Amino acid sequence: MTTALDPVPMCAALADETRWRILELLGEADRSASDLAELLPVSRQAITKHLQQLEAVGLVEHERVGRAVRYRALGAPLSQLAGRLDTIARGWERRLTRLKDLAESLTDE
Amino acid sequence: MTTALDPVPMCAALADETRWRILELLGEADRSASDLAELLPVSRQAITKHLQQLEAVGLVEHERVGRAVRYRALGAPLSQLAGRLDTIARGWERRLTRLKDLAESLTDE
DNA sequence: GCTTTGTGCAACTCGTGGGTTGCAATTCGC
DNA sequence: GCGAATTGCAACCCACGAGTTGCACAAAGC
Repeated sequence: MTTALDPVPMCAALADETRWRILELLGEADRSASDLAELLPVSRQAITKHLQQLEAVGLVEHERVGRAVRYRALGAPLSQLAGRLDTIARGWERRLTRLKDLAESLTDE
Repeated sequence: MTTALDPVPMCAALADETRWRILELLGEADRSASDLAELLPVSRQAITKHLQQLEAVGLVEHERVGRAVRYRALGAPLSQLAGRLDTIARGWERRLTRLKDLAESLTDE
């Protein structure tokens, strides 16, 4: 099993506009922090911090190529999070439909 | 169509441990802010703020019952978010498998 | 070897978000 | 109608996160 990790850290990583922009760009192609800094209106150091956060929750991985460090977006952990969220959501919804059905069975008869 | 809302605000709402505790409790039963304050180690006012945030992104709805205000967790918007995240994730993963296949086709032959 | 290009690390500012307390307003029980 | 319970609103504290600048370090290019 995959240790059912806490959704909070990954959600926190996904709760920032700049990091989504980064992820979007890394979903298209591998890029370095410097590349990203040219494409986005923030400093390279800010980008680096974001990349570290993204990597800490597994949404990104890096590969050293000479003096450059290339990053890429990883879909698997995001899919895993999506699965967990959907499971939770269905649990809540199941309860609501149960309540609704109960209410109807009381008024119908 | 359902206007493909921005995932950032909802992820931000989900990026807090206390809000998850609240959601968990509201997934079990309808409860008021006061009820939640008794079950969690934070003040009622803090709970109220969290509930407002959760409601602002559609994860929760409220219903006035006399002097009490009861809240409940809504699964549908969370499922919708999960769907969006999974779609994005699959996009990234598709690109990675394409690259891997390409690399193999270059080394195999 | 020396310059250039790219990365890593540290200190600092600033805004916002989670939390608190205090008090006014509303509604139920009797 | 009055007291008790709940909710609503406002001001305030504090920590953390996003961003910056500055400088040291490493690896190519010529």
